[in-house]
Amino acid sequence: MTAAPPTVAHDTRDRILDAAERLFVEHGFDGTSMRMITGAANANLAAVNYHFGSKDALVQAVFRRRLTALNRERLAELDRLEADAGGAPLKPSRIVEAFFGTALHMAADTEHGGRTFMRLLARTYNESNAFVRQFLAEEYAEVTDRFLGALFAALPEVPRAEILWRFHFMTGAMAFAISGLGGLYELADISAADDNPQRLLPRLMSFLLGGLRAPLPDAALAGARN
Amino acid sequence: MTAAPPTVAHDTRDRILDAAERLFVEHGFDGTSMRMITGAANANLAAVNYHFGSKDALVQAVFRRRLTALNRERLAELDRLEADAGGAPLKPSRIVEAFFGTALHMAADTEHGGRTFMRLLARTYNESNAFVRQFLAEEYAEVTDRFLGALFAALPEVPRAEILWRFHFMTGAMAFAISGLGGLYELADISAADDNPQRLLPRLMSFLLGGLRAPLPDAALAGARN
DNA sequence: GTCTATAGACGGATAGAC
DNA sequence: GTCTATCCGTCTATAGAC
Repeated sequence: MTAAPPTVAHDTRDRILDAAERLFVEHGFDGTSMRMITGAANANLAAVNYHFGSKDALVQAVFRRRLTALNRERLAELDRLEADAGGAPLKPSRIVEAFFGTALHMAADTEHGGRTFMRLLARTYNESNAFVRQFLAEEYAEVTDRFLGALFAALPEVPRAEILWRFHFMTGAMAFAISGLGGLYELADISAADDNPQRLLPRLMSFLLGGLRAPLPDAALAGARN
Repeated sequence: MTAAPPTVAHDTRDRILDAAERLFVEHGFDGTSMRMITGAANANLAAVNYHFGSKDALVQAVFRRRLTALNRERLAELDRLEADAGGAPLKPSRIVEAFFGTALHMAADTEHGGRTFMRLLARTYNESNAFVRQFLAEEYAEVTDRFLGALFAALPEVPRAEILWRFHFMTGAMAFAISGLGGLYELADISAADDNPQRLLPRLMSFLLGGLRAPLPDAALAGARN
């Protein structure tokens, strides 16, 4: 089901990263042994420690390889939006597209392993493994800061707590969008699946914007402080 | 951070279930050993195998203990809605409330461990551990079938594929709602958190309904077949 | 039902030859 | 850089005394 990268990397280091990425999606971090990884990568057991130092360091390397680029792209998109606007507040829909669109764009790339990685990322969002959480929080700090700030500025009349929660809800919807429909619907009588990845982005985007623009709950209006 | 049930269960079996539930949330299934569980439960290492047979069976018991009741409540709510409507199509908002409201209601219960369990469930949604997935798919089969059917009937003009995806997106938003704001926002400069659990349900509900009612993406209208 | 002790498999990591 | 061999810790599960 999970497609491996079509071209096998020549470099041992890259083969290990590819294999680890794929196996982590399927079995989680703790469920994937170094023997499984090196076996799938056609590498020696000792190669992981030689190239990365430890299993934990390998996990970090798997994330860093793609996450840094993704977040840089997100920030670049936001920079471009802000430059085009020239000081005026941005359209919320553009902000949402810049954040979630880039992620889904990477998730649509089955050729270079982007899809596998984004499934791993979606899975990891919910895991609370101590050091992975810490690591992701650091990798995301600037991005969440910038994007939340942009949303606060774009929606000055909406309480910040509401924006924060809706951003969180949107992230959850995106995570499930990337994970795909498999799993809980397997046994349900569903023939209308249609998991064409081309359609996923517009599907998700209209849902997210509908949620973001929804009327505020009464309590939020009553208790608004900022 | 994670509150233990205030009253310690007398029964060894229940103490094991409580401890396992809590530790699974924090460390995942593979990251939680039977020694950790029995240690936290003040029980002997051999007690898990005596009472449940195996670790896998314990995992299933943890889910079954609460999930069966949750899904029964969901189906009862849907039955009630359908009885009240007397054959007429239901309001989508009522269907959404019956499914997601019950879950959040259980998640708000910090007294009897409901909150801990729902966090575990939210975390597990994204995990693809083979036998847990299979088990959950079976537990959910009837519920997803009934609720999706109700939504299809309530929104006959919307392509079924769109409804299915939006239900999936809503589930993702709910999972993140239950997981809370911790994690990725820890390092962001956020003082506007406000994680009052009383406000979570209306917050999530207006977001979900906004997403469900959002205009359909163009591709869905063009390619609509049912 | 509860306990100790242990079997037997597997985990990550490393030393040292090539 | 790659490999074999191995250390040592932890895992689940179970046998058998109480």
